[in-house]
Amino acid sequence: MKNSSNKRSLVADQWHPSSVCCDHRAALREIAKGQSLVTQLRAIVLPALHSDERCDLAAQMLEGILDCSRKAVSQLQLLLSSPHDDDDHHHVDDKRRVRKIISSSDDDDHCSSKAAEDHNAKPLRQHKRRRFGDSVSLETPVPHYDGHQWRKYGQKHIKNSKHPRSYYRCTYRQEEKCKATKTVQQREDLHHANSYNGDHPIMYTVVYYGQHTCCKGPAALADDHVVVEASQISTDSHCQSPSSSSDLQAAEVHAGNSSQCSNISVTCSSSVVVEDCNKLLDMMPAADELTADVLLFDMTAYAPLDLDINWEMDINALWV
DNA sequence: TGGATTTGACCTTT
DNA sequence: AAAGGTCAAATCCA
Repeated sequence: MKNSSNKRSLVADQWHPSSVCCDHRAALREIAKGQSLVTQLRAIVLPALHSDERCDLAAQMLEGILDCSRKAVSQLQLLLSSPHDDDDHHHVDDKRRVRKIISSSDDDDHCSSKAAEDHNAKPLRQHKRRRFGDSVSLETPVPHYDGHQWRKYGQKHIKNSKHPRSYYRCTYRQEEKCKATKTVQQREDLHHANSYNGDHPIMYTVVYYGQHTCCKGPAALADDHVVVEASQISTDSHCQSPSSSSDLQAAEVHAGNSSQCSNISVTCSSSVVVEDCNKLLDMMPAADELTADVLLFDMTAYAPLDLDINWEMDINALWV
């Protein structure tokens, strides 16, 4: 408690002399987490409801909750926006901000002037180093449980790291020009992770870059049909085995088995459409297995929704 | 057969 | 030059 209060005062000093401002940001973060939880809940509950009427009602209620929180966020952002707007991005490195402006302008052009000069060049590749300023970093045992569909496009071994880093982009990158990406890497040390009386779940560091601009987010999925991955039931004949050759996802299966949680991932890169709601319920862990820690992990497994806020944890949680 | 994943090469940044 | 991010051909799989 003492540490947290010290940290809070430090942050207040950095951002704004007013601690009230800082509290608003904390409130924004909490609301964003709440939105994530509701989105998660919706993805689980809606397919379990057979009745269309109940399903519609539940969908409306959940959407109402999300709407309320969105309005709350708007109000808080109004309070935060005035005289010190330029302080909002203080934690983003200035050089990176400049690059962001430059690179974002040619994101859609696909061709830099350098490439234009090279008439014999192969089709230009876009290789841009990521910007931490745009990122949200989370630690979770369920790295794919974030309500969006991702397609893996690369994997790299990272220096001084046992586990490779996997690169994902939004499945709807092309059709909807959604530029959201994320990286997933298994953590090596669990000493800082929460534990269940010493039984450590495998933790992953997930870093989200950019925001989803596609219309196939959690809401759309819940309204349409819910896509669910059940990593623990990968042997089920109805289910597509989650990428047998991916050590990352194999590790995820392991995580699901070892931690009594994370049995269900929604809208993962390897997914299966659940047509039988009872089956989905069978896949779910018993309620009494959901410990507080599990809830905490699942909560933080979500990227924030489309909130135009800067998460303080971006910088603090970045793990190199 | 088409979509998803793997993986080595290529490119950018530091 | 090394490290990290992305591309795209090869491969896998339902």
